[in-house]
Amino acid sequence: MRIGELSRRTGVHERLLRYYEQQGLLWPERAASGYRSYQESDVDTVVRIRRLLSAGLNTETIAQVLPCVRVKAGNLVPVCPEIVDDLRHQRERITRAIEELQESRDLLDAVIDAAPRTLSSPAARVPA
Amino acid sequence: MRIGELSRRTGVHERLLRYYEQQGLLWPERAASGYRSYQESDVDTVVRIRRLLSAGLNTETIAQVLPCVRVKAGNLVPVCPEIVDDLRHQRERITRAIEELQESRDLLDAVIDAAPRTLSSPAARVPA
DNA sequence: CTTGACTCTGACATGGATGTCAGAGCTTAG
DNA sequence: CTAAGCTCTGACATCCATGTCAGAGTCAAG
Repeated sequence: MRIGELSRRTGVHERLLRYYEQQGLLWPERAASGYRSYQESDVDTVVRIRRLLSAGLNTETIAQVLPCVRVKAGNLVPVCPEIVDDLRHQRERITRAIEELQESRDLLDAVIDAAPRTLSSPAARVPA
Repeated sequence: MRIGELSRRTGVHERLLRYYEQQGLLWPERAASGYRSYQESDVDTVVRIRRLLSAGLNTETIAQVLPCVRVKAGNLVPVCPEIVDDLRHQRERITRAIEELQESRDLLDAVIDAAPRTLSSPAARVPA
């Protein structure tokens, strides 16, 4: 597929798809015309890129990580063991942030529960 | 305490402490001189801010989340019912942030697991 | 009081991700 | 073939978190 379709299907601006390519995150084929030609699997890849970016990883890190992710989707493993420690570190960062947010949410729940229940929507709040 | 000490104790550049204040993340008292005067609890707050930032949240999101955390430091909460709906929205925001981070973490896990286990610290990663 | 350390505000700079536009070259329906 | 719509590259602009500096005021030890 061409860049327009990939953009539409992922909701990611074409500009960014080109940028990700420039950063080594995507390597679409090129038609004779010069047009980029993406695989079906790139839709997924782009979603992953966005997810990692929003978790605070930068494109350089993602570039190191992505081949591994790819591989998993496929099955063979050229792997990048030298960055695994780094990834574990990143994972911890994320975990700590999650815990932080969960604590905040619990606190918030306490406050909400302490309020007179008679008001507002009786909105079903599942006990987390 | 004044800004220098807070900076030293948190390892966060003074410039950033002022920036966080400007973004509504901190609201230190002011001495007659104009000097900022921070609470002991701000040390903790700053650590939290840094944690959330490094997980990819922006200052605006953190500003929405942080007041809930404050509540804990204070401990009592005079909740006026008209803000309860607001709190529920905050809760939803937090939940969404948590979910996104969890997805990102899952993705990292997939990558980490795909690497040969023989290397790096055998670090006990609990299955979430 | 003086001096050195600290703080204030405001401005300018940077790096990374992202937005936007211009001018030129493809593609494809009609 | 032609027009409308895509796509290409490259440049410039913006936002956000950060760094850095300058000039002026404050504090505290001697």
